[in-house]
Amino acid sequence: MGKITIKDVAALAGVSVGTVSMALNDSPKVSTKTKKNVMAVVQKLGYRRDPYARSLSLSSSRSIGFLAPGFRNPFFGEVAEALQFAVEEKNNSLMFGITNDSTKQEAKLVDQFLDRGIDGLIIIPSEDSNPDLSHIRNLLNHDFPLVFLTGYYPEIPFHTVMADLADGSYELAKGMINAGLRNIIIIAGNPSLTPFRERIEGFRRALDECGVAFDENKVIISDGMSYEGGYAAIDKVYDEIRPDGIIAINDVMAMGVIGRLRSKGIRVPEDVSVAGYDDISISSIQETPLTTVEQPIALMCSEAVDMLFSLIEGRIIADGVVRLPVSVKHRRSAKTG
Amino acid sequence: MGKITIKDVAALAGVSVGTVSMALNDSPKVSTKTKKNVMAVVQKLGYRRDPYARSLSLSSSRSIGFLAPGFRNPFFGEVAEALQFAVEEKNNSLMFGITNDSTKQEAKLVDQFLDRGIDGLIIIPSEDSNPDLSHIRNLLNHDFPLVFLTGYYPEIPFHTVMADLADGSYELAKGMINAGLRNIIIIAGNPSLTPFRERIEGFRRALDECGVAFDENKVIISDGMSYEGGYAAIDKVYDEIRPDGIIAINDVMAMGVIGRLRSKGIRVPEDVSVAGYDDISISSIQETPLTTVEQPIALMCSEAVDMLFSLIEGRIIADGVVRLPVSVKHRRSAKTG
DNA sequence: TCCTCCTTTTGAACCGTTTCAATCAAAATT
DNA sequence: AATTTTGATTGAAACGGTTCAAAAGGAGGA
Repeated sequence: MGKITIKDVAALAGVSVGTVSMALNDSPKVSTKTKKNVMAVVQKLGYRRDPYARSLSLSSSRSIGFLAPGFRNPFFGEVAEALQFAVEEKNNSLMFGITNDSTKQEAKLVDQFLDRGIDGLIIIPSEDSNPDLSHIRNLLNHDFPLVFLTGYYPEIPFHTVMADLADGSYELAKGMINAGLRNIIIIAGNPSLTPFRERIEGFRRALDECGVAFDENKVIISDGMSYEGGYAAIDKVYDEIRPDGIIAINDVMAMGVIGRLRSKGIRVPEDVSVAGYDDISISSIQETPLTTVEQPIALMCSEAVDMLFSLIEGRIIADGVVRLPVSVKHRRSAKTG
Repeated sequence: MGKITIKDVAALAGVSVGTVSMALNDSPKVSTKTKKNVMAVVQKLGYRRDPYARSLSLSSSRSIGFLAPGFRNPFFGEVAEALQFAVEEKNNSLMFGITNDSTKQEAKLVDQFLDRGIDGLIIIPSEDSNPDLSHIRNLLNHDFPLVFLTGYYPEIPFHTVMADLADGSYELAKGMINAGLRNIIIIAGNPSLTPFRERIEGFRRALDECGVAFDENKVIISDGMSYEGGYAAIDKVYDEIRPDGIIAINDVMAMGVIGRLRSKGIRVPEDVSVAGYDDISISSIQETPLTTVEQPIALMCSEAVDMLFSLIEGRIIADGVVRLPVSVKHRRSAKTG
């Protein structure tokens, strides 16, 4: 037997197709009696509305896209999980794609998602040192509902939800200074990318405020935001600078830093304080629990989803960046006064 | 101006709607000249096919669903990433949902996905101690394309791709025995769930083969497969059993085991060898790098996707479980001979 | 020039919903 | 009893593609 359609239901229930449709949508125009009747037939036939026909009529798929750099950094996995919950709350589904920190790949996935009929899109910006953002501009030109999460592309500071990153490194640095450290460095990526820029800003503000000299070579630019990146950064600068405090741009990188220091026989935190960023779940369970900055993931995600749905539903929203408060987790890897 | 449809393209190109459709699909029935012409108009108008109308006609959304317990265990994040790549290869998109190890939540998400018109579904089974599998049976009854990944529900050993889990713990245990350990335990979850059962089997086989007595209380049943679960398991049994080797069911749990042992002043691996399972990326970069079993994630995922597409395309496939080889990573946390 | 065959194009049916103006029936009002 | 109002239902158009039998066009052969 062929597929069961709304026609079959209508026929068996002895009403018109239109009525069945309205009954299924619980429209007040249909009498309770008819609704019951229709529902009974639906049950009996095991009928299920065809999502494609429905989408065509409603021009909505009730699904949204999500683009992240990848899950090698568990932080993004935690974000994905929180985001899925937030989306599910709204009875929508989440498609995801991995950009690998390449805007080219990002553009490809955007195109693919558009071919799937997503209603909106949430993007964690790629840390691409040579970004091509034409696809983003294109979306924006068409008023496609788009929200950035955890950061934004420098030229495009619209509809973004992120943590107050500057605040996190400010507190971290201040804590280290209070603990008597004076030669603190920060390991970041390409400072033209906002998440890095903001963290560096906070770091600088703390030094300035405390009268500790800030200069350019306290900012170490690493190209990989990974364990290996942290490892390599130490090899590159430790012997020369001999820092007593190190702030890494994320937890995985901080672990790389600690790993390399230990293997050189340098003690953490006795000789050098190390702090990370993100508070991924394994950070607290390291042998030397990591001092780090917690981003309010669940809150960020629900905020981003709310923002996205405002855009989808055409409600007017002020452009701009919503910043949510971070909270510093003082643990063993760093001395903070 | 309204939405650009295929009609607009047809009008401007001076051909029929049918021809435009065929041109877009690169059908051999359309002349090269016409194709070029149509494409030019498409370009000019910035036309894009409506995915909903297309899906309705083709009865396919070119997207598939993926259900995982969650991303707290980074292993699942790595699987999600690999799966996304495998699916993208086929020019499809991936929807994902988090089951939280609850078959009830799993059922809810399956229902939601069905309402989105997915073409097929890949599920990592939930470790639900009291599973309700009616939704799975329902899918199977309707011949809905469904593939299980990393394990399967005991009553439903169909279309599954997983690693040869027994083999991993077999080798792990054998290695420990060869290193002279004799009092080895394994920490698992509910043994009615296949992934646990298989790992226990391999463990047992190794003991049997080497003439080391196996008995029930060498299998510790923990209820959380988390860091905390590993921690608690040590509190529960260490003092009584005094094992010299411990195999945990996954890496995160193994880290919990190590964390608790260390805090009790017990040295790893000098006093106790500890091994994990999965080889998540942070395992190799722990202060004591973890001996563990690598699952061939990329291979499993591409295999699962191939299997799923066979089902979707109606190719006939033998039922059953495909097992892929694991490889043991001998690192510092365990003595293996 | 006429006929045949092959390639291209057309046009309408179809996919399965939603929506809404028009109709119908029953209840309320005069 | 006739008229108006209210409430429930109908039927057809719309959504925007794909597909395929039939028609048209063009090339080649007799």
